[in-house]
Amino acid sequence: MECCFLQFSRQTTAATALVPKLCFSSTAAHHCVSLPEDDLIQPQSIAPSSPSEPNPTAQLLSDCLSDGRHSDVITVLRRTPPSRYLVFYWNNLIKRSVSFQDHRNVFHLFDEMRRLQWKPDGHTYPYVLKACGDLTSLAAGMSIHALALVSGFTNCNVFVDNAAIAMYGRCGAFDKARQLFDEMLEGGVFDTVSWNSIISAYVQFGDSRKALRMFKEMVSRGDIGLRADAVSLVNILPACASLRSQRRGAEVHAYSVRRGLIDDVFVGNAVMDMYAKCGLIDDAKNLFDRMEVKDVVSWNALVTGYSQIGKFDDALGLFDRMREKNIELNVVAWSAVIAGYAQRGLGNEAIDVFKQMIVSGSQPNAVTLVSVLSGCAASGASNPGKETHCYAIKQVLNLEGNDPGDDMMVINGLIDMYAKCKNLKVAHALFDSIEMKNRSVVTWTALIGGYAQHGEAGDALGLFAEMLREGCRMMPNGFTISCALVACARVGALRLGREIHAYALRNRYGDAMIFILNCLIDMYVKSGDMDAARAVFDNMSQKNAVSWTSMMTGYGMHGRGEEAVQVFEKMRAAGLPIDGVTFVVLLYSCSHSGIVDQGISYFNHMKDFGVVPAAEHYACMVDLLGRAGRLDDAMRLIRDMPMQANPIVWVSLLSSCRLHGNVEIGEHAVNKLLELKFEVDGLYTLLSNIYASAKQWKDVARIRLLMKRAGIRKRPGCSWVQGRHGTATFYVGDKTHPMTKEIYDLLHDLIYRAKIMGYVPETSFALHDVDDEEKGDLLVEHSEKLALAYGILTTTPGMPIRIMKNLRVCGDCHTAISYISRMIEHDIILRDSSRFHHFKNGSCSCKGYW
DNA sequence: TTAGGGTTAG
Repeated sequence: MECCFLQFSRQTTAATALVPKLCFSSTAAHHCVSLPEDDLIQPQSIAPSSPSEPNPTAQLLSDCLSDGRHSDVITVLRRTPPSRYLVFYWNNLIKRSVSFQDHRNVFHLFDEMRRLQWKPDGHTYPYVLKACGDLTSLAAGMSIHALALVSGFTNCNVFVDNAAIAMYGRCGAFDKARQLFDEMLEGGVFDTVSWNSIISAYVQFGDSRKALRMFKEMVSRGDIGLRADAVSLVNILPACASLRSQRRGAEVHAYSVRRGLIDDVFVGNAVMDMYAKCGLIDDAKNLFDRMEVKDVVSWNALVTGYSQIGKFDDALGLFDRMREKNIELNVVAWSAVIAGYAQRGLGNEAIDVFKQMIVSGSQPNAVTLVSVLSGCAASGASNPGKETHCYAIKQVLNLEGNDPGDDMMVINGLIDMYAKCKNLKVAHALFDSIEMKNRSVVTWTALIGGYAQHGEAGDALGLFAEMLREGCRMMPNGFTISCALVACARVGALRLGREIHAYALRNRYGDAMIFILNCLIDMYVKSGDMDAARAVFDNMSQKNAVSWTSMMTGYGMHGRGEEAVQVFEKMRAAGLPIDGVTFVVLLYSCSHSGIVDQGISYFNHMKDFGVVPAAEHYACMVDLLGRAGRLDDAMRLIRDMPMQANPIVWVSLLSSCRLHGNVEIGEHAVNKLLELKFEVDGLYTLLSNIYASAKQWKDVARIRLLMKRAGIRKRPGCSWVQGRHGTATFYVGDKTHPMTKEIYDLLHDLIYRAKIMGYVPETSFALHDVDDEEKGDLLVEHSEKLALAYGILTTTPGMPIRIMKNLRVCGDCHTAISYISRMIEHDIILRDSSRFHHFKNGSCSCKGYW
């Protein structure tokens, strides 16, 4: 199997349960527990066992410690009878393991001292609790805290209680943290660290407002000797940043100046970061310039700040200055620059910087890889993506001590990269290799989004349904809903789209709602329900340029060009940003409704909006002129293009040639496409259509032979329709449906009646060099006609029949369906690969522009 | 106690 080497056998490192048997992994250290400094004082000086005679064991242990002979310390302790004066040495070893993030050893030592009947003291518990917090193991933390309580360390030992608050905060047991804090306040035994711990818990919990209220209360309690310290400020500043509250952030800055804490490089960095995140990059830069002591974090914070507000050139300039000044370029600086490129879709540049980073000897980590992968995904760079995957397996993933969350992010980045590079097989294999419980909403969404964009939309919707079946364990978020709607839009799954619409309204998605509503407009537009699209648009409390452009696309696709132009004019009047995409949609709308002169005028005035016409705008214009039969003007425009005409331009010209039966220009376009080595699906079919329209049967045969020799097969036409019993799909001449007999009988009857009304089969579309009567029969079997007959048989009278086709609708089918629309009580809404056709009472909304 | 990262729309 192609992707065997990608099958991961992942061992989850979860902190499972109770002390003493734990399965460990380390996490980055973020804690605000302060540990008793006096633990460093030799025990003899606290309470010598016998002040006049030095304790020889203590002396031995002290010597071992100062010589760094830690294993000897353990050996001695094991042979020494428990003594409360010598617990210091156990604590020292435990403290050392905590600082090295060696949690396994922390618990091992703690268990061992207890097994040997030593009594942990008020210094032991804070360290062990900190280890539990680092592990975010609530079960372990609660056991240790319970042990501390039964051993008498409660509400009387501020160190133990502070450590327990921090531990509960880090483990997400927020209520427990708060309860303990309140008990400390009631008992009057607390200090600055207690407040810092609970505030930090609020910040970690994401409740910035409560954190700020607590901080305010803390600084107002100077009467009881309470004062905020540097740690308090560094804790609270990210909360200001996350609320984007410049005012509160500036207040904290002012407080830090008043208290003389701003010269602390940690505080300075945090203030700078706050300003950058609040969008006040100049204030951040001013502070940076004034800071007498800067460290690598200061530089990195500014590089990141510039990168994230779009001033990426400034970020790069600063990065170069770091290089010149020989400031350590650590993994954060490199990753920030790589992410900056990736976010701008500059994947190759991101990959280059990643290579430089490796050469420089700086060790990439999970964050770096996620950034590089995002760059590879953005530019569809599949080979560098695979190389990064190999690098990840060899150097980053599944290492001892890795945060499993970080590893998962890399895997999610890999899934996204493979999906965006259209390699859905590998993306899915990676997805399958992750245990269900380890898949996050991002994992699901990355794959669903991949299928929705580059794979089978049906697979995307199948996965979405599977995710919903997972129940409350796996709730889709705004991203997931958007991806599912993209998939619905692709296949015109109106019924499911409506259900997702209802689902989105039932579940509040907050800020993501504008995204979802825009996707809904697009879904309704592409499923042929313009009224529903308009209703969503009208009811939006907030609209952005995408909402307006989506409506415009809708009107354009449905042949309502005048309304599309009106939307554009309203957008313009409302001062919404008009960009290249807006113009593509506007010109497309004009083209599909035959609004030629106004379209040309808009094209000529694009520069007034600050938009430089790109190749895709020229393609729209070629389409517009070509559809209107002005093929020579289209050719002139291509000749005068300031850039090389890309394949889309030539395909537009070719389509117009088919419409107007122009063999000469059509051949020219095909030659240009072949020169560009462009493998357009249906290129030869289009050319043979042109020959067929001109009745040049020899050329038709020549092309057919050419296709046969080259092994090119015409993509089969396929139509689908949502009947009462679900979606039915039909191919040309399809006789597999259980209702085949009824479908063909009805179709023959309709064609017979249409002929009486004046319908003459347009046999050139049959593309077979057979006599006309036989061709007429072949036309009957086209997939769109079969889908229509099925639609009539299974749709309630009066209800519209919605048909989708993967290719452009055939000209004969278009005529036949127009006639049929006079005989039946349904509106017929047909979506082909190019636009919508609304058939009613014998005419079509496209007015011949298709 | 500070800096970096993954999934969505025209």
